[in-house]
Amino acid sequence: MAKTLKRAVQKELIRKEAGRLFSERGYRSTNIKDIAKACGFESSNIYYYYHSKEDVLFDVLKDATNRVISQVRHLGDNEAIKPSERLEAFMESHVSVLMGYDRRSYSVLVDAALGDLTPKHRKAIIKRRDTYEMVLRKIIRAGIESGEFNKLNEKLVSFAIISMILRIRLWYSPSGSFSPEKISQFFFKFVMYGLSGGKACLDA
Amino acid sequence: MAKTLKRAVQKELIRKEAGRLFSERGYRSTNIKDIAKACGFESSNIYYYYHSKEDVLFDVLKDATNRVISQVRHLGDNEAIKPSERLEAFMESHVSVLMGYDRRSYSVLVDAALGDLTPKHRKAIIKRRDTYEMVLRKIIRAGIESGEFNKLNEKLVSFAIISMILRIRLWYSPSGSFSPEKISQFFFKFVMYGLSGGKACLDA
Amino acid sequence: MAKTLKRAVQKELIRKEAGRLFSERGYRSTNIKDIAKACGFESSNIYYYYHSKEDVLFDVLKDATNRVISQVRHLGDNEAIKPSERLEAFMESHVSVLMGYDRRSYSVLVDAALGDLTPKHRKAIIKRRDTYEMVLRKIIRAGIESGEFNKLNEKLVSFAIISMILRIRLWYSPSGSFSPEKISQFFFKFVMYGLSGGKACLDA
Amino acid sequence: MAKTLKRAVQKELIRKEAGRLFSERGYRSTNIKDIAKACGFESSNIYYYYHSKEDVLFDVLKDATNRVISQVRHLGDNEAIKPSERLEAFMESHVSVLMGYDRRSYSVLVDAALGDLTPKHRKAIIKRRDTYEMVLRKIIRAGIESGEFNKLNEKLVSFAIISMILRIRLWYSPSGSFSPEKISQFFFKFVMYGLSGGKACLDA
DNA sequence: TATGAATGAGCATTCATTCAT
DNA sequence: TATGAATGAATGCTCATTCAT
Repeated sequence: MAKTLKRAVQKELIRKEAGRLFSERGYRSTNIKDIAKACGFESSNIYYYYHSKEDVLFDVLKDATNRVISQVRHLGDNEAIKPSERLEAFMESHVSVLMGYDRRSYSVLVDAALGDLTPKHRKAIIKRRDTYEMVLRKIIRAGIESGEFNKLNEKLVSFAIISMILRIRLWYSPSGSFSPEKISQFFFKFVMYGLSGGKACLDA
Repeated sequence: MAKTLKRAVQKELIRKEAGRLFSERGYRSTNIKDIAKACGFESSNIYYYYHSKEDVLFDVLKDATNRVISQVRHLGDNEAIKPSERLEAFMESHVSVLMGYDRRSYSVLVDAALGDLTPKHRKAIIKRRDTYEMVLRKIIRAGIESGEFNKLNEKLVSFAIISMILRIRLWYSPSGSFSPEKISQFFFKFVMYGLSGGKACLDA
Repeated sequence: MAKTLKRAVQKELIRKEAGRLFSERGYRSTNIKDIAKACGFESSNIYYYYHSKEDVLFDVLKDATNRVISQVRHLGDNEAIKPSERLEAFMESHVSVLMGYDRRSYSVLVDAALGDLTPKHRKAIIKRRDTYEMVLRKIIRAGIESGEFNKLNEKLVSFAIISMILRIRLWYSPSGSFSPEKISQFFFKFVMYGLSGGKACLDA
Repeated sequence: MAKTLKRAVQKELIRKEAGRLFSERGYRSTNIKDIAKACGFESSNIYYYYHSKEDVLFDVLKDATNRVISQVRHLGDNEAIKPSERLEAFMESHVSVLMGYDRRSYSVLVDAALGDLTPKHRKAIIKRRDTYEMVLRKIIRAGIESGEFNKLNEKLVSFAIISMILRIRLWYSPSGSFSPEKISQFFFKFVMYGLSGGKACLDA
């Protein structure tokens, strides 16, 4: 059991450092030596825990997607809460995850690294990504059905919302003038009312 | 003259093929041999036209940004047209450029490849990107001043709009059910009225 | 400890083989594969020990200059011995080093390879070369001051002596009719009395 | 005839520039493009005049050795002049040639570039070098026979004299404090009387 | 006589991966 | 569990050389 524990701890360490490096520099520009150095050991030791570099990437993405999904899953079907409030929670969760602990590893997942995965692994990650997007679509659909939202193509809308949030990491700096909460609130309102929609002017 | 022409034609060819490959596989995953093969000659011949692989990337990005900017520049200050109409034109131009000839090379520009440029080159491309974004901000500002748009942070709004359009390339397929025009119209309305803004329900 | 030892042994091996090849063919004409093959391993393994080919060259020159200097340093200021005797010892040491173990690597140092070093590295080697030449100049100066030598420009004389010895490697063959000792004795007398100086005729 | 003239002029130009570059950077570090650029035309044009880069080197060395030999040949057998005076003339000629017009191209010849020649070409250049050295040996021998010089090994002495002069190029600068004449006079006296030989003290 | 274009061999260097210890 | 050493494939780039014009 001590053995298993150590193994889990070390893999967690590798995931964390690899995730950070992958998202900072990209998968191709990060080498195994860098990851190992960040972990405090030699590169050959990585292979005691993972079969290959791609295997590390897969584990990083799998772990990140799992966390992200578990945070929002409950929002999909919770009919006790109004769709708009669920949307707000979803967006806040998404933004805070991107800015917080997993910010770096999760952001990789999105677009860039998929092409570096084995077909099998790619499939698995895309499935998770779809699961995640499906939660948002459900919320949108519920809003449309309840009349709270206009009748819009839910696929395109979901896509637009996720796109706009994902790219935040390109300019967000923790020391800047916007807090994650402010950012997610701003985007939520913008998504709700657009540039010229009714109530937006009241709250801006 | 024929000589200069050939050189220009070949560089154009390299730009085109390199741009395509860079955006399909990423800069790091594309090698010079692939580019050359796509052009129909040997890899060493690339160096007759460019100093380095990075130099090819820079030329691809420079060319793409130049085209894109020239398409929208006139929209920034044209006070004869209503801001919302200017915004619609801007978005349509942006979408069509992403879907059309330069779709692949331009999309590279945005996020991924900047880190692979020389500091000097990166600066030059970022300057162009800023020029482009500034056009959108001007339009937003004009709309706010004219009262057509709500009072929103123009920086965040511009960013959101560009983000949502850029990521279209991830799922857009020319053979799919949406034409570029439909897509840009959809996004324009979404940007104008959001999920629940007033007039959106009438047109959806 | 065994680990550190192996590394030191391998670097010594590389220095030896690289030094030999550099002086036989020149730095530019020697490639990393040749060095590695001479060492009995693959070329990529060189980079486990050195950053670059230039780094190997620098280490070769640094090591050779260090040995050479340590052999003659004590002659510079030893006032217990007559300058002419110190000169004889200096020349013998110089010749034997050129003919002996380090013959090949040291001879590189002198003129040819400096231009292939990094400015920083070049500076370091030139500094060592100057240290070496300074020993000779001190001997010459002492001889002039003691009246044993004629009043001659010590810089030019030192230079002439070193030049004449360095080029020995071009024709010297261990199987030839001259032993290193004979050669150094001959040159010493020639340096002392020239073609027609007084006592030379007695000993020739 | 005009054609032949142009050809000769162009080859002379190539020899001059190639010789300069070879001796400044070494044969391996000089590329055909550099030579062509220095000549004012494109690299492919070199091949209209020479078969290969090695062929250019050979022509440079052949031309330089021819000039040098023709300058000193008459000194070998001229019994009307005292050996010491012939030696002085030889050394002055050698120094002035190294410092003067051909300084650069000739200096290449000496040691470095031989290894880059075809065996056949190398043989031809070595033959010329030997011819040149033979002149000096004849002078030495004559001096010994006439009793003007001490009985010394003429081969080693010739070699020493040439070595000392050849390396002058490493530190000589036209703007320095020594003129070529001064240098050759200094070395001549040093060669004649050494550090402590009789008459040297009178003239130094 | 000169040039632009293209080629192919070679080279330094990187890097994921393996393996004995 | 961890490391030092070694490998082999890949890659960007250089450069002498060729050839059609």
